[in-house]
Amino acid sequence: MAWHHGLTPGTPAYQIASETNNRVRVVAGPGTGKSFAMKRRVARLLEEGVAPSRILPVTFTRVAAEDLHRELVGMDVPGCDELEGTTLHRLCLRRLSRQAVLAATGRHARPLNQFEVEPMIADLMRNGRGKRVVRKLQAAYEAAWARLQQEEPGHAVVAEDAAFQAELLAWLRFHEAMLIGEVVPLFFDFLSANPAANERSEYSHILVDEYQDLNKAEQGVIRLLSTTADVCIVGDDDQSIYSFKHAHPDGIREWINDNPDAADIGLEGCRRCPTRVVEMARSLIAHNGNRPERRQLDPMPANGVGDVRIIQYGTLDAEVGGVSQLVSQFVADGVPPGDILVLAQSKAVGTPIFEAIAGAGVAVRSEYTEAELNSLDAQRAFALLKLLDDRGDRVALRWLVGVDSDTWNAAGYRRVRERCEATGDTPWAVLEQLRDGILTLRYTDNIVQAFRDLCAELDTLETVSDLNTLIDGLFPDGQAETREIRTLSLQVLEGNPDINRTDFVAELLTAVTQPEIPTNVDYVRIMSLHKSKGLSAPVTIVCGCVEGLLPRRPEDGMAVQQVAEYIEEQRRLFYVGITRVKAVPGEGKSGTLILTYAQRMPYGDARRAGIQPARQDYGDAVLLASRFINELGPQAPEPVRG
DNA sequence: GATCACTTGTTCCCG
DNA sequence: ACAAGTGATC
Repeated sequence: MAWHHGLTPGTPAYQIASETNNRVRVVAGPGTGKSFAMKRRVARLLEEGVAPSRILPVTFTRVAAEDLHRELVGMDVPGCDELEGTTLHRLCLRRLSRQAVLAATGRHARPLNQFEVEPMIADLMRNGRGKRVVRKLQAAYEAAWARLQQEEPGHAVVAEDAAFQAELLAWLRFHEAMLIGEVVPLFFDFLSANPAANERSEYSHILVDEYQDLNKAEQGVIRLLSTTADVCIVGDDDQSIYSFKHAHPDGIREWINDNPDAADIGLEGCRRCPTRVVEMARSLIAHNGNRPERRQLDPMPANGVGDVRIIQYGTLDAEVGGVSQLVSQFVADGVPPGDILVLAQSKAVGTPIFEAIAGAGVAVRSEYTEAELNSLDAQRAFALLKLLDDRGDRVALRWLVGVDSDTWNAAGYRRVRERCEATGDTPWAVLEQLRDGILTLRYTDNIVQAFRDLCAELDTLETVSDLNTLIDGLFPDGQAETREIRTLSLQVLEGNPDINRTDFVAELLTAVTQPEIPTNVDYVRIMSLHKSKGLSAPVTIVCGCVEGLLPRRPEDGMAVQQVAEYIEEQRRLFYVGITRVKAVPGEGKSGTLILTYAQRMPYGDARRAGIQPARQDYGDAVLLASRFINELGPQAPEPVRG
């Protein structure tokens, strides 16, 4: 199929696909077909004979990368199988693993999992620093990198912070690892310091989707990769919701100032949503004051008006029951469960709704239920697997010799590490010497005992040769804590039965750390508004639309300006949420959007969910309807009592 | 003197 | 879940 199949010349979508300006920006609202047009642009490049290895399509998630690939395969585009569609994080990690890059940076491309950070924190809790302080300092270190503050003139580091950073860096170097937040910035630094590196000119065409969610470091990598490449960025500042990873809507807004000769293309027609939802979304987003003037999102009359309801319940319990009942009714009326998306901004709302829907016998999955590696047993098994594969994995070793101690055996480990640094031995070697009595160090009894147990476990696992048995040993059938990771392991194995152990560990790691939210499912999905990005569903229910949750309460101590920006981002989040609803008139799906909220909930639950209730009544917090409900404009239906 | 395991008072979770 | 304080142990 040709790249322009179904595209009309002269339309913006056609222009996006065909534009030959070496800089293209597309800013367009939800459901306007940005990603679709970008896919067609990739198809055109491939059909024109650009080598797949010279094209870099950057997507926000792995699922989006697979979507792109599927689309190109479906169009039978030449060379689409060699196309390396990827997320920026994965690209940087792969590049950092290259031998030459490794030599230049002196850092190992071994990112720390969330749970592997724990012993690092314990090791850094010295010199009067508690756990909270260490976490805060670590966050500040990663934030500075993400914002490329080292590039900002006049940026100074406080002495205590500098001391901490030196210790942190020493820990990471000793353990041959890096923080997840360092991956992109380190690659940026490499590119920046090595203008002659091959990595700078590897691509002739770079295409970036969801550009508004890139932070400074990520934008910097794109910039440095694009000196000799054509660049096409696609996004929507109104959907910028990732300030917690330091992305800012100004990134895509100001890109045009740095690239004044770029082609700047917009798409206005919202092909996804029913017209009433489009009107409401327009009204809502117009309340953002810091928003530059731009063309509005246009409703497409062919989509129909849609079914929109706003329901207030007396209590959270009633809201939970009401939503569960609505879902059951939809399913009974023949709506496929996979067509229903429930969005909730808090676990306190999402989890009871999940339980109620599951209790009603409807297939449902919650993104709030614990992830694969949340249980200690799963973490332990995972660390063992890593160490089994590579005895030189210092992070896994550090984790395993500390996990059974409240203090992570930090004191004993410090003696071990000091010894390593004095002699040049590896931690494994020093622990072996201690175990065999060749060496004695004070305060290492606990850690050596842990090491002894660990060796015994590894020896047992080492006798197992096939992966199925290994999985049974690590994640036993029927053990609740490791059920998720067992399922995932078996999936990995099923997809690739002849895989070797090293590749299996790598695949499992990817599956665990970058979980996918599949697009085609046969169950009701419950998730946060953030996770719903990139998804759409004929029935979308946004729950818990109350002040304190949506918008979430700004943190204490925020300046007036910061609060204003925070509320604007929360508004964008709601905007993203309500525009998930999809009308498919051809299939008789008109598109249903339901917004719900409760008048009261138990005071303690409210506090835990982050709400600071204005009023309290007999142990209940009195909740206020989200301010955003009133901002949906005259097209919004009257809220009704549930 | 440093470290560990155990207690008893504050604080804070989100993506 | 964390900080801070206690006596017992290395």
